[in-house]
Amino acid sequence: MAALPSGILGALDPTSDRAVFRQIADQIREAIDKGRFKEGAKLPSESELVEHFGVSRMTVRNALSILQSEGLVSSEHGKGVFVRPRPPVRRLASDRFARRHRDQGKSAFTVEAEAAGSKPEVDSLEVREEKPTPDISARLGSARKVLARRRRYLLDGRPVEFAVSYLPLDLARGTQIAEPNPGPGGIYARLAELGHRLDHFDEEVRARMPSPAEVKMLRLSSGVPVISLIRTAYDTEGRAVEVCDTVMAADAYVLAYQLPAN
Amino acid sequence: MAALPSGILGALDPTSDRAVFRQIADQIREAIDKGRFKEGAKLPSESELVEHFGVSRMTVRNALSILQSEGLVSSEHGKGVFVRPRPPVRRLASDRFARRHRDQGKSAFTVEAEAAGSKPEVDSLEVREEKPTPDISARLGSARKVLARRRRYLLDGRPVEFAVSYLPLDLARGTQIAEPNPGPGGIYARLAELGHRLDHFDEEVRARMPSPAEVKMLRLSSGVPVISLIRTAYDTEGRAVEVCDTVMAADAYVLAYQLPAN
DNA sequence: CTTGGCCACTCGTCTATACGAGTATGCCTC
DNA sequence: GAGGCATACTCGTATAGACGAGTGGCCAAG
Repeated sequence: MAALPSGILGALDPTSDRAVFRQIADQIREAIDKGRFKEGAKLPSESELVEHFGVSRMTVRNALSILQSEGLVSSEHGKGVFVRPRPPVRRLASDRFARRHRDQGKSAFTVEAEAAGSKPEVDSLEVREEKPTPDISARLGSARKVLARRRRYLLDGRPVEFAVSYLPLDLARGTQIAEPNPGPGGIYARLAELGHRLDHFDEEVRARMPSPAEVKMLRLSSGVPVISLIRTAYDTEGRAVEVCDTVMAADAYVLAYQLPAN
Repeated sequence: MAALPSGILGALDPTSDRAVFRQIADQIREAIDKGRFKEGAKLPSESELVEHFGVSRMTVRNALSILQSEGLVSSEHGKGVFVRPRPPVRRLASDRFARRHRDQGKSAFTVEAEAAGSKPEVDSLEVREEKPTPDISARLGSARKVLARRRRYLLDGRPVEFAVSYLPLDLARGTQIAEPNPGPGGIYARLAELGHRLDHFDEEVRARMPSPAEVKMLRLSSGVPVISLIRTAYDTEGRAVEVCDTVMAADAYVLAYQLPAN
């Protein structure tokens, strides 16, 4: 069975002290890097690799699991193992919350996505009052209760981002901010109407591997990290009026910042 | 013989259709999250887990490899499997290249690290002329040849960051920028002396899993992503005078940006 | 032509076993 | 006491086999 995968893959070096499964992973990685397997292409099946390299199946699976954890390939039950295609990335410019972008009726996400030719969706919208974690509370100037707005963003049906905004309850309660649809211009426009003119944002960027819940929520394939972005919005009085905690699929985003040099 | 690990870990649910090795990973993950295993603590050995859960060793190893790829634990040959301690993170402020930080003799990295009480080192310094990749060339206004300055940064002996600066060769050749030690204030001070007053920086932030070379270079344990930061520096004429390509161990960094809201 | 089922192929899970290699400990010898 | 060795533990690597489950194509029955 199993026609040989042809000369795309090299041979093992028995004299090397590098573990066999690592050598196999190296071979396949190199073949992918050099374009001998293209994006989305199917790798030889496990049994073909077993035959080609003359090792046991677990050894081959071990090799493949390395590549999977590197985010290079992903396996599909019943079909095969495929070179992971790079999805188009969404570029987040640092000025996307500038006032001039805020007059139209649509959210920044919607406008940007449509400009890029993708179909945006917002999902699992949930607004409720909560007791904040100590961290969120501290960022909001020791707020005791907050309004939490949760939502998930999708691009062409693929979930790419999950965000929770926290606002001090005394500020948001009873306003349109507490409604699922905060109205044209989003919550920043409403904050402005309430007399909170925005002054600046602080953003903290981290990267890490996702929790199982995040894997599920963002349908992440293995080997894809997440970017965690925590943004705090301050008004001209210096009060923190919103903290937004965002988790993004790292393979879907590039964050772009412009910084003055002085 | 392995004494039982005590009641820290629960039991499996044979009726569940969740794979046994996932259930074991869930149990251990939960125990870590709830603090029943503390940072740096040793988990029960594989053979103890085999006994506790009544499964084969491969199943236990499978479970542990999940936790490892999540960055939760790391194994040490001959010793055991340990809850991965969170190293202290270095905070990169968006004003770290502001002119006012540039007058002393030391580099930004050194000053910051010493202020935080860590011992900074710079390593594998290498300066040479190169033909740039198409991407770098494009960022530098189609430069045909560039000066590349490579270096690795360590904190208390741990490598945390690897950076390459590219400068157009016509600008840097023969200046102190082409020397291993660029002098007080670093290359930005030298650029200023050459009449290139810095105007602003563009930064692009990405996150992904490291390549094997990066794992080696940054001594990354598995399950730790990298942050890739590409910074382009522009002078007041609008010319790109430097591109800096940085790869950081994601568990060692928080990037902080401050953005105006107008 | 359509439908249903069989079958061949894929990867997923699990067992049992074996040996190698790194680490720590304690004992024994010098 | 110091050094070195034996040993018992740890995880690392690899084999061989078994069965389960998802996918898709072929073919025969309707």
